[in-house]
Amino acid sequence: MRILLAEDERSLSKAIIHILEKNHYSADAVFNGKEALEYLCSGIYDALILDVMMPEMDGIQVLQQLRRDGNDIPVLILTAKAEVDDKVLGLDSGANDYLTKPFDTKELLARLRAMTRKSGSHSSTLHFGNISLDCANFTLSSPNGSNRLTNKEFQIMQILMSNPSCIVPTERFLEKIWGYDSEAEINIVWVYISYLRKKLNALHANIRITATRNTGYCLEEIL
Amino acid sequence: MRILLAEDERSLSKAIIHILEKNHYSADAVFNGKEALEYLCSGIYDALILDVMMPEMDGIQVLQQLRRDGNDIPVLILTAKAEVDDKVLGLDSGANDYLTKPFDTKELLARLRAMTRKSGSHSSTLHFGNISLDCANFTLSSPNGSNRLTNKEFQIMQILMSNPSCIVPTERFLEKIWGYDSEAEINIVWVYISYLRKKLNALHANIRITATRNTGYCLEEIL
DNA sequence: ACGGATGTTTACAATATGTTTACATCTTCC
DNA sequence: GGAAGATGTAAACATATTGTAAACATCCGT
Repeated sequence: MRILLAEDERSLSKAIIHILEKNHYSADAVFNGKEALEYLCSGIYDALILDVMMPEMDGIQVLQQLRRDGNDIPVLILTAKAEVDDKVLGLDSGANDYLTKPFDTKELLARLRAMTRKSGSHSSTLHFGNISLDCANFTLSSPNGSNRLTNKEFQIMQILMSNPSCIVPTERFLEKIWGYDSEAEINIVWVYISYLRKKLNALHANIRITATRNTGYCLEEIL
Repeated sequence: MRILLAEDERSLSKAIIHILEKNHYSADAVFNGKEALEYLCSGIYDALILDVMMPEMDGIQVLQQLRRDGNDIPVLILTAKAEVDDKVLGLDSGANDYLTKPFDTKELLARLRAMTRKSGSHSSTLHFGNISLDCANFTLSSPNGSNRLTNKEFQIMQILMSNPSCIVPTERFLEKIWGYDSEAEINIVWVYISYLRKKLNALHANIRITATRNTGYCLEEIL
């Protein structure tokens, strides 16, 4: 679960990041509204914690822009102001929840969990061709058997099966799975694609992963 | 199984928490209605025991708010009033059960079990493979014998047997059993899984607990 | 057809993760 | 107050997952 924190006050930001990581979230920090929007368009975040008072672009503006773009990521507004008006404005602008400083760590975590529970635990089964991917069990199955995937294998397969017959840019895998600022080489995606192909073969899948040079990978049916 | 108790009378609250923990539940106490709603939004509780007479916000108001929010957590109303009117109001507001003080410990536990067992099931015993878990006696049995589990062992096994063949995230055990503000290391889950495996072996179980790295544990049948 | 760029696959080593045991501490029950 | 049991910590051990590197294959422009 990857959280983006937009908070301009460095010391508070550092403290929150620390809390989040201690509680098993992956978290990135940005320090103004513009940066926040840039980071968010990567699409890799599961929730946004957003300070209202920020330079460049305030939190409410960020939120309004986000929702205008059709992005429905859960947003938790964070602010020193306790006034009702702000609360109303925040929620009306499309925030999912609202927390006033100073806040209790426990409450922050509880609200985060509540926000992300709906979208996060949305475990289901994806189907394509004679293959299905059980997202609760990380298991790939066909009429010929099943195979439990490792974490990275699963994440790649999930992205592919969510976008069947679409070319997914290789970069997208890196961003989504390894994170925006990870050191990982592009090579690693190739390696995992290779692992997946091997497993698909073993299951006599009638789908395959094809590469498009200089672009990305695509899951397609074999006819 | 994690219970939230909302009861403003400290000594009674302490007594009930003690009873619950002694009976292999994990429990948190809050002392007014507002706190109760805040804690509940974390979504980690399996049942709520709710006193009617409380400061800030009384039990009936809490219950009505909960149901308005679409939360269908089982609620046991607790009150000194024995009048029929209150009983009707409580049940009409969406309570699952009703208990008048002073109450019998055994009855409280029985009602809790009835509320929290899987819908449709008539007994408080979970079955999977050749193993059954008696949730009233905390006993694990197979055709080859039986074994009383300790508090933590029982709670882990209960979660696993309620979700057979599903991967339960290791974090989930921590959240549910130790609480999300606990200092406990993830390590502790590993240790108890190890204890359970030993006991399952001793019973010649045809089920086993498998680990999925980076994810969680799964109870599966050995074929 | 050649050479460089891109992709594929395998082998391997490092690491994070999980397993088990032993032990210290704390509680409970006579 | 002592014995038995429950709990959590730490350390030694085991191993799957991960990423790197290197050898091999294929594509593409010239």
